[in-house]
Amino acid sequence: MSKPDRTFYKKTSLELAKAILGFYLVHITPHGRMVGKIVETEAYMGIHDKAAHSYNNNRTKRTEVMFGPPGHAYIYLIYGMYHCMNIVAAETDTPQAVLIRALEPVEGMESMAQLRYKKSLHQCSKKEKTGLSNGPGKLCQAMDISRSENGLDLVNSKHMFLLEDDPPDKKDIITSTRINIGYAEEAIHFPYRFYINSSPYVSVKVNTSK
DNA sequence: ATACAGATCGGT
DNA sequence: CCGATCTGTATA
Repeated sequence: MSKPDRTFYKKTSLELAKAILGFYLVHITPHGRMVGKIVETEAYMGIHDKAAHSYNNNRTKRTEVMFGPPGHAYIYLIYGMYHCMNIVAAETDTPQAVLIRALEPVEGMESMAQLRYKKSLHQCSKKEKTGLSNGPGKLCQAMDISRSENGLDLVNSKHMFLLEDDPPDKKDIITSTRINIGYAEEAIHFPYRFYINSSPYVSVKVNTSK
């Protein structure tokens, strides 16, 4: 398995969001090496997307990374207590990003359990195990990702990067609207969320009945 | 200087 | 459904 290079990230956030499904996110920390498979993403399409932090070319200290080159991490604090991790897409001055919404734990689950619940994995209920990383705030807590990693270059960093893997079966990928963007008017309805349907680690699944 | 809302989560 | 909790951002 190999690390994607810079050109891999130089695509629209919509394309990148689909392309990284099934890839691995690796973070090497003092707690050990932790790896999760990316099973859910959302695209934030930049200056015309009312759900995006960079909507209307909103360039501030917080959103600055998105205006830079692709392949860097955009990490912000939400609701005063959780972090969300994004990967910057597209080219410089095109502020698009992909939010990582859920991971399937692959390696370092013992450390993840400690960071999430302050207890060891074998004392976790089944629900707690799937709850390790099935949401954007949860996965940052489990993988020890915070604003100290903001701006980090996933192409060159030895500590945090992606590893590419075979794409999932196309039939297994569901497209839906994004979560918790009720303020975004028409953008509420944009089909910018993607997930691997067979994964039990997806945060919210679409109601397929009815 | 102040006000206010938020790309979430966990418990009722 | 509701509250936690605090920063980033806008407004004045």
